[in-house]
Amino acid sequence: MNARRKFRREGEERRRQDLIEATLDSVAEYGLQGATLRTIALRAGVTAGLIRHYFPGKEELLQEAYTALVGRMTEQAKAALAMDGASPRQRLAAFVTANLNAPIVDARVFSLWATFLGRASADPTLARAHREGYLGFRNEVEAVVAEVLAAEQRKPDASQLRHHAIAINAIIDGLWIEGCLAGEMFSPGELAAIGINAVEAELGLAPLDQFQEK
Amino acid sequence: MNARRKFRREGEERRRQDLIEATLDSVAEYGLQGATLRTIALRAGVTAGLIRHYFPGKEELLQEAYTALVGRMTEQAKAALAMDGASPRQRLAAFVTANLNAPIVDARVFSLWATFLGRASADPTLARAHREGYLGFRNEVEAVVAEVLAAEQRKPDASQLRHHAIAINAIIDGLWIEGCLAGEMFSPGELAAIGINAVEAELGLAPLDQFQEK
DNA sequence: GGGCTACTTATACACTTGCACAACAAGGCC
DNA sequence: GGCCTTGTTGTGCAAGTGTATAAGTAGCCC
Repeated sequence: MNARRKFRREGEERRRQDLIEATLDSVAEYGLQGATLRTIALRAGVTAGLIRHYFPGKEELLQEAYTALVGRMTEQAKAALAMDGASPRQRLAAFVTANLNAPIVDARVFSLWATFLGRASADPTLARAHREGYLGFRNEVEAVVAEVLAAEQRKPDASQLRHHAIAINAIIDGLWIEGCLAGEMFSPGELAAIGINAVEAELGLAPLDQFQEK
Repeated sequence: MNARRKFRREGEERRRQDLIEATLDSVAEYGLQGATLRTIALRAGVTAGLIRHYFPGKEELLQEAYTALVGRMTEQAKAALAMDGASPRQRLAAFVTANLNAPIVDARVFSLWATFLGRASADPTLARAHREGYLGFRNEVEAVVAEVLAAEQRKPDASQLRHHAIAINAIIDGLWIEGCLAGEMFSPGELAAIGINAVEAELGLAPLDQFQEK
């Protein structure tokens, strides 16, 4: 009796990845409060002591988990821009659509985003991780906007470009939140349609055809 | 020695209010983790045991604190709409401006908002408090939008009105977040200007005069 | 001023937490 | 096959948690 538990040795990278994933799961489900070392370890299928073998402490584990989350989010978002052969306007629309549907619109991701961001004002490391992700995202937006306007023969100055990027970023963020928190209040594709309309209105693009008032 | 601490008896309402305020302060500064009964009590100038005299448990205290926060936020926001004598368009602009400046744009408030919202997916009570505040806010937006469009002789149907309200709500929320998280990146009034432009573009209002591209 | 009430303090307790560390065994190497 | 490294487990511990409850006292009423 009292047999020692069997275990397998995993590669370093694999274990770290599993622990980070278990951490994100735990935080999403139980919050920072409930994401204890024991909870995380249980979810990862190991015992709590092992965590200290891979991370100096709980704080570092949480920071790495957040960095991984931010990286994954912005990566997915930017991937939508990589459709070559399409017109700038089409790419912008695809970008908006991608950001306003699953898997980016997701209650679990939102829960993580909010939980970590709530600590950003007190934790410079988290704040920096967020800031970098945000600026990267906004720069992508600004680049597409420049292409779209160039295709329309318009030459906005840097300030106007920046304002457009800020506004479009806000539109996407705001709709993303609404979708995450109350997804069932919107029909499929509705958020993306609202987003595309709002973004094109912001840029002063003439509506393509249908869906105009009056 | 070992003298018992001196204390004053405060009225019930006053104590509850103080405790809720101390709770919000503690959550904003230390997060849900660090907001322990002892921390909260210390901030409120009482001892931890007293909290149980006013609240059944920590959970109820947190819920009441969040409800108070949401109530205060939406109240401030809606107050900006109560300027009679102004045109609908002016009121809408004032509404946007109020929501994109202090005291609504504030790092502490954002931290609280994010922290609590991160738990909303797991805590139905928090989720409901948020949902009610959000819908109230959006209904206000929808009402002003209806007035603005009516003044322009336009008759949008219910679906279009709803879409406008959702989009405008998103614009305000998104810019609010940007301002809270990176206020120093924007010059005073810049966010509000961006917000007004975006909102008016969404509604298809002709620009008043300056600030047009080209 | 004396007494009552209930607001407030202080102490106790069972439990959880992050972390430290010794014991152990999985899997590669010879 | 035996050994050795080190990934992994299990136990222990001090600090801190929310809650329960006894003890004390501030302030009002008479």
